[in-house]
Amino acid sequence: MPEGLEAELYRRAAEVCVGRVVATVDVDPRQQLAIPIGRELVGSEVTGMRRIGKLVLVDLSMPDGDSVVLGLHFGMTGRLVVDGIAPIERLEYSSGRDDPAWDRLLVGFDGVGSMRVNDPRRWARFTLDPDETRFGPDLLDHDVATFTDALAESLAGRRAALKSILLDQSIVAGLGNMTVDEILWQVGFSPLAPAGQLEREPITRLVDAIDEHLPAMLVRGGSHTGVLEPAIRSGLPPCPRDGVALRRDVVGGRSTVWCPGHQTANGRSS
DNA sequence: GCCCTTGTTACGCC
DNA sequence: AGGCGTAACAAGGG
Repeated sequence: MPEGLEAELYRRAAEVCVGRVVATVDVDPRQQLAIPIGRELVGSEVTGMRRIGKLVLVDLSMPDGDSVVLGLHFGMTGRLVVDGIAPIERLEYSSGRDDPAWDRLLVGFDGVGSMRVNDPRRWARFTLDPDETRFGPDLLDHDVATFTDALAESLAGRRAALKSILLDQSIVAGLGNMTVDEILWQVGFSPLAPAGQLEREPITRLVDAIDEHLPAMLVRGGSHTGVLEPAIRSGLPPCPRDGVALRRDVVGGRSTVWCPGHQTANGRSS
């Protein structure tokens, strides 16, 4: 499903739209929180394509010179299709079909080209000038030292499960259920460990794991291209690292797969 | 026809 | 007050 990695793949695909002028905007009328995006965007020029966490931000310059930002959040099953090409063909947990009836936002450009969000379950959300300050450091785009400091500050004193904290977009923007499970498996921390228990050195190892594995998964095509997710395609096999039976628990209200053998409270085997 | 899937948010409890 | 856990919600697929 679209986590930060997928949003980055969408953003890159949508960059070809920079410089184009919006000719038509159609929004699913049943879009919840439907905002009056539409006519007033017609005539605006796309000046940038940014991303914060799971949110893709389309910078628009209006004919009168005003700027507006269109925020695209893809929910669990939203796919971006640019000029008829989907950067991610088959989304985990979603249908592989591209039914025009599922188009929730369709932007046509002057001359040629289009950008649309196709979402069977209607969980995608579109906003104008979304609050960009509510996010923590981005999962991919951050300075290592600053990120480590911010994470240490965010985790300090927290008693909630490490996984719950890492899923909080105001702490790290863009991590989702799959990427958190993968990172914790890679670095060897229990998802259930109280977050505040991590000391400085384990936090630096967590940051190292994020910086090593997420860019690699991005290159491979997204949040399902780690070790853990492919391994659990059919049931719960032994842990690919140490052969201990993987567990499935609910942590932070989310289905969580982890290895009680090598994932411990401080990342050190006992 | 029930139950699964996830990100976000609302809400009650401590 | 605010951290924390839980549940509700979107809706199609199995």
